[in-house]
Amino acid sequence: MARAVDRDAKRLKILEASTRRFAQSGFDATSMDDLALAAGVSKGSLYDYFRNKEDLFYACFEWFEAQLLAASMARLAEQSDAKARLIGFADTSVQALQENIALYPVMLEVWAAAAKSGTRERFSQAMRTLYAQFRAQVSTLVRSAQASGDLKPDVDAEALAGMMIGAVDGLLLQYWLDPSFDPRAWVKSFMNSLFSGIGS
Amino acid sequence: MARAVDRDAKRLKILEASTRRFAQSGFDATSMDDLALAAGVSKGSLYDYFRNKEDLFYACFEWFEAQLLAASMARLAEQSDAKARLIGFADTSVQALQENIALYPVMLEVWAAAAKSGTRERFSQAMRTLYAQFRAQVSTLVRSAQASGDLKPDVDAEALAGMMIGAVDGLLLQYWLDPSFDPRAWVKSFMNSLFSGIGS
Amino acid sequence: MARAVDRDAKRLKILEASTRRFAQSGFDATSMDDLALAAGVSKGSLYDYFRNKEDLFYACFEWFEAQLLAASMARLAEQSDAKARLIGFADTSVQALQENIALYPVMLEVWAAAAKSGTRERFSQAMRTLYAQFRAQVSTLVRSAQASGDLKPDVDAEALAGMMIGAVDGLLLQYWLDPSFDPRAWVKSFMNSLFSGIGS
Amino acid sequence: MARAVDRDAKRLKILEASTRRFAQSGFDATSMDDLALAAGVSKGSLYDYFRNKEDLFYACFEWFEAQLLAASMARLAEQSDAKARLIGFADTSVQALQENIALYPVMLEVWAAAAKSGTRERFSQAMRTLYAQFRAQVSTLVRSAQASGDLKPDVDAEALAGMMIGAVDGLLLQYWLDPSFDPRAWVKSFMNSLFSGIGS
DNA sequence: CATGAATGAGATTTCATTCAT
DNA sequence: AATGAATGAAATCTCATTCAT
Repeated sequence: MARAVDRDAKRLKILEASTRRFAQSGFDATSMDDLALAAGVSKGSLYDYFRNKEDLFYACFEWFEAQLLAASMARLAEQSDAKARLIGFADTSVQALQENIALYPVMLEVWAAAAKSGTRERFSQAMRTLYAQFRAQVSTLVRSAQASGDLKPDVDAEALAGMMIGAVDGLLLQYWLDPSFDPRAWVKSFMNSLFSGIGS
Repeated sequence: MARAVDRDAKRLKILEASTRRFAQSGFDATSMDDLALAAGVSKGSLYDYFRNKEDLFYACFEWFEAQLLAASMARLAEQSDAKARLIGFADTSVQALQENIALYPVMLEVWAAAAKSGTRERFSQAMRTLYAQFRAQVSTLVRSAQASGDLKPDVDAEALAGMMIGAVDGLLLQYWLDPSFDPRAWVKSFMNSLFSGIGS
Repeated sequence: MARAVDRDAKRLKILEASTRRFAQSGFDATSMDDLALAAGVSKGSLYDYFRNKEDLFYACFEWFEAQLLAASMARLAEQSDAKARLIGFADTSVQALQENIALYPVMLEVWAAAAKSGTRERFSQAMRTLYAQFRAQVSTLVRSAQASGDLKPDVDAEALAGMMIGAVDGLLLQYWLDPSFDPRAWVKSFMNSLFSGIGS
Repeated sequence: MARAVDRDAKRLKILEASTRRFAQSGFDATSMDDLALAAGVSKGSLYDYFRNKEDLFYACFEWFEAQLLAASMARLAEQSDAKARLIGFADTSVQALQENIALYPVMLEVWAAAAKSGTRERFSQAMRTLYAQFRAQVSTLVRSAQASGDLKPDVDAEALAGMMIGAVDGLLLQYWLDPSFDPRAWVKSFMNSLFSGIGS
């Protein structure tokens, strides 16, 4: 037997360190040397666990995304009434990202990667799928709330889902740029407005 | 005089071509050679008009942003009632970007640049200012509508402005990823919901 | 005892697989990983049987050469007249290599290794010895044929031996490059011409 | 206008230096740094003149080959009687290579490259063409000599051409390995034997 | 003014070899 | 005796920037 290693543990160590470094300096400005140093492994090991730099970055994204997703989705299933579940979803999404705000730039890098010619397909596909999943979850919730009479029947569920998710996304960007305001308060206030209407 | 006009025209030619190339391949994957070729000028000329690659990119962003801004803000000042002006703002913003969707990736690159350690200060500052301007415009509009009784007085104007702008931003990202849906329809539907409330 | 047999068998397994891989991709483009995989042993085992990559390659060459040599020399010793033995030597040399044409590139790699600064001494020495042996064998045969009156006495035995061996060598290279022609037919035709003269 | 350079002169400077280095250390053991240093240009310039290392090596081969070819072919056309022309061809080929023996290893490297998986197609094609050209020249000469009655009519012209070329090739390899003998003397002696026959 | 040849630091990636298990 | 994880030196190639012409 060769050196016995917990491959999963080592992989995770690389992933955590790399995500941190990618978030700090971006994909291109972070070298494999940086990553190896930050993870406390040799450059060669990086290639033992990930085929190349892009794959490593993609894995960082997947890892980070999985954590956020789990948190965001949790509340959707947990509460009973539709209003609470929708508000809970928005609030938890914001909260989850707020707690990991230092890693948020990874998402910005992923968006950029989805635009870059070399990496377009892979990353835009991943994002497309991610948003589609979110919209499906939220719009399903909206429709069932309409069925049970909790939400107005003439509301376009797809549009509402897309806009709600977009609002949370856009809010986080603003918060990341300027952490002086309280995004969860904004979400709560906004969701209440949305339910009762802002028109007098 | 004629010289100055020539310089401006050449600068604009560089700017347009560069914005297109940056949008196609991203900042790092676009070389100065690419840009010179695309603009039909020599590499040396690029440095005649812009101090370095980052400056050129920043100028592209400023140029693109100015175009969008002009379109987006236009309706805010239009003479009409608060509801129409708010909806008009959202709609025009979406429309402006939709018409220039090929250049949208430049915004994604700017967000990424705002996160990268080397370029953070400059780009995050620019974005921060941009969003603050938008929020100020919208929240002012909201408050005056509240004063005139068109909007409920207990709505948090800052939160509403931030969330509305975020929603438009987030929607565009989704649309860029998947151009199969109609973002302006979503915006209209959503804004109506927001005014009248979605709760039954 | 059994152990020793095992070791020899394993060594041979490594040698066969490595020769095949070296022939396919060349010395530099074949990694120790490739070789271990192809031989069905671990990378560590390779170093158990051979000091390093160069030693392993040299052993492959020796092994391959020994096989060819045995076949080529066989006929030289056969009981028959000088003409038949010379033709037989040329024919068998060609035949032996033709049967192992897939491994022929190993010889090309050896020639290249004999030129490279790092490996020059060892490989050029080996080739020098090999050709000297061949020439000695053939020229001895020529001289004895001259003594017995089968060959003209004024022929330079060394030159004839060198050229004959060179001709076979050069022919094989051409055949390897373009397997569409019949090298044994060429050899036979040529040897006959050589004996009876091509001048009218 | 940018720096005015004689591109052809610089290209040739790179070619000469590179051929020398490739001959000394082989393709793989010669780094682009080595080549730049030897040619007295920067590494970047190498890529200005040649797309990559393989292209540079191929160009070295072409350049070296062109020189040899010119010398070898010259005599084929120059002499009047067939015997003199055939002998002259063989002699000049040997002489040309003997004068450039320090660069001869480049040919060995090319043969190896023709076997290596990555570069096989390109280099084996080049060699195949080269040998086919040589054979065509020589066999044409042989056939015309047969027509004019200078050579026996029953000699297989193709086989004779292939073997003669092979003999020169193989001789040079032996000479390169062991420069203690006189290859031109061997060629002359051998060609005479070939014309008059070695059988008594 | 404009050009584009030249530079060389620095990027990603490979791989022979070692050695803990 | 056998394994294969780990290492890090060294390779090829790119590209922002400069500056002679």
